Amino acid sequence: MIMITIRDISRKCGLSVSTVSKALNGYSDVSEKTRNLIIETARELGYIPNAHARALKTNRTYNIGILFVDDQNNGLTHQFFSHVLNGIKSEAENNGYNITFINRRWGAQTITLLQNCKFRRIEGVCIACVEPDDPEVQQLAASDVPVVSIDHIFKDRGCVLSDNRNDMAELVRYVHSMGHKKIAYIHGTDSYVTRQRIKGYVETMKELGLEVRGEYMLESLYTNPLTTRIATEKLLQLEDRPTCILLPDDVSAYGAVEAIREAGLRIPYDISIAGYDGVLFDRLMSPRLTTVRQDADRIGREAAKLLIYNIENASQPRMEPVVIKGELVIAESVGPVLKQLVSC
Amino acid sequence: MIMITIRDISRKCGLSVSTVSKALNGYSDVSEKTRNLIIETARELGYIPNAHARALKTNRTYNIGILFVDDQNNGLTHQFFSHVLNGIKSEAENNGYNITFINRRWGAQTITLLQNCKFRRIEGVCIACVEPDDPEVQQLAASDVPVVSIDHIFKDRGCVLSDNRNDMAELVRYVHSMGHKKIAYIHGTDSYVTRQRIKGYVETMKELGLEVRGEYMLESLYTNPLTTRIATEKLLQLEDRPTCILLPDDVSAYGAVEAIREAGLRIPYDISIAGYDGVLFDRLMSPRLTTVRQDADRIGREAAKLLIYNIENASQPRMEPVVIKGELVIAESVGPVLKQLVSC
DNA sequence: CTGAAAGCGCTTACAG
DNA sequence: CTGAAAGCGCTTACAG
Repeated sequence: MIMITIRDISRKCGLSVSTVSKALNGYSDVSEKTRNLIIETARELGYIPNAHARALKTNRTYNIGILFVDDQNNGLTHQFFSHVLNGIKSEAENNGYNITFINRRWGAQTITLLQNCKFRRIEGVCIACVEPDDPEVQQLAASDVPVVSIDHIFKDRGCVLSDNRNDMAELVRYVHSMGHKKIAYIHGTDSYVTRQRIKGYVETMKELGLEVRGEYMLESLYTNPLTTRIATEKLLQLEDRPTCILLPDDVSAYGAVEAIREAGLRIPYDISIAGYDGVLFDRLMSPRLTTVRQDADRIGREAAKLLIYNIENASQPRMEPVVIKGELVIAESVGPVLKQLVSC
Repeated sequence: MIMITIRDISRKCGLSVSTVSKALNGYSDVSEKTRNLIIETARELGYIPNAHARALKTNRTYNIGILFVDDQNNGLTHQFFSHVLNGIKSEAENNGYNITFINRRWGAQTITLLQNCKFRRIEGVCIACVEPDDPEVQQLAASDVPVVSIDHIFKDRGCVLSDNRNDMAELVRYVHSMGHKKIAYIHGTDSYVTRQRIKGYVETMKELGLEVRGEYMLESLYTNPLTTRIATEKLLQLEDRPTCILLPDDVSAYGAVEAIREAGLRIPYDISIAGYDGVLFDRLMSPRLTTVRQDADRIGREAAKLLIYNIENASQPRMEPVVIKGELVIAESVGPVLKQLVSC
């Protein structure tokens, strides 16, 4: 792959490389005539600058790294986060930045995530879907590389958060408004997000004068229908079973549907359920799933915007969380409580 | 972000930069003692090489580009392709390559995809989910940049193909074995993949002595439940309606389910359906969807493997298509045909 | 075994 | 307005 350089242009024009460089970069101290000649010649020759040479000299790469691996190593296949990535990508590209994935490789060797960033002179990293307690992630978050996280708060770092506490509160209030008092919550495994949602659930239950019962709070894995199914089965076997079950997310909601169907119950006549996320899945379920829709694309965009801001204003980065409110999606899976109904 | 260079090491050790470079790169003509001193000092100082300086000198970047945007600009959110990307990513990283997205930006300017590759010295591109007739894609595929495509054949280029023709044939044969003779096919919009599947459908129908009827072949958009729903409605209104409908993919299958339910029919008692792709969705539907599961992760891996091979053996690249067979997933949505049943 | 030199392609003070 | 020079951080023939 033979490449035209600035030197080829300078020779062809009979000018110095400095002048060519200046003309191409739009400096003002080049005569109009010379500039035009140079630009025309560059076009003729099909000149493309070399990003690496430029990076070496200017110390800018315009490369943004993405850290995107979850526990199951399927970050990209997690529906919610692939929308987030989409948002990061478009916003970054609109600002002239490139997206690349951070990894632990340097040729055949294994290096740390931070070392990978430094090696490739990544200008900033978006920490999206990853175990935040991983020592290497911690190290990266504490380093001098600009970092923005999504749905997790690292000390003195920018972040974009979905409004989990309040979105959950809104969902609980809605369910209550439909007459439900025995509201169970199957939540995902422990994380910042999970804690916020639990907070929203517990506080709102109390606020509404509803009892928060331990047996109504179970844990399952996010986006995992199987574990959620098992948790749902437990709830259904309770002496005094809930009239509504809130689930970790829309995908795992399918597990609840299974358990409920197997128990011979109908949604929402015998029992109500609600999901979380609102990324496609809710539209595919039958009956349609009441859920909280998060604007994953927007979350990604805001993260990229904030990261770029912090890269370009490294001396005073923004560290206040950017909170993105979700939207309650009212559908068919939560129905009114029919007082006298004896199910089964 | 202050960085240690090879020069810092050389000064600290009282050695030349050449020697330091050679020791660090494992050349043999450095004494054991010197090498150890250098390596130890490098570690002490926290030396990380500069990938861009190295790229400039060696002309190797180990960067692989991904072209990943479909018509609706939601490449990353397309379930099937996010698994493909996952496969590409892990295989590439295991071989010491980085993944980055190709785009049309150079700072504030818009450039072509090919120019973006050259500018960033991308070593090869994986063309995954993109409109292949786009002139810029064509230009890239015809350029001197190594390229591997997925589910599309570019002239004299490597590619990885799912075995659409035969997988479809197998699906049709299975449906026929369940007693179906009136098998309709709602296919996606025109593409290499679509043509292969139609071929599999048409040829197998003939092979089985079944009539291929024009009114049984409709088009809808991939992964779009709405258009598929409309197509399904048309089929249901036919005088002599099909007993089984094959659909473009699992997501659009939901549109068919809707149409069928609205018509007051039951799957599979009154009518059978089958999807395609087998990426998560099929497991969530009720009744469970009979489909063809494609190993999207493996497709991605093979694509990365082939691309890297072609990068490292540029003089004799492999151009024979790598074909990945799918797997028939037998579930509940295709039932036996009950001869005497008069529905509705 | 070690080092001086050239050079990858570019940018940017500085001199004229 | 134009150009010579230095240098970004590295690698690699080549000489000693």
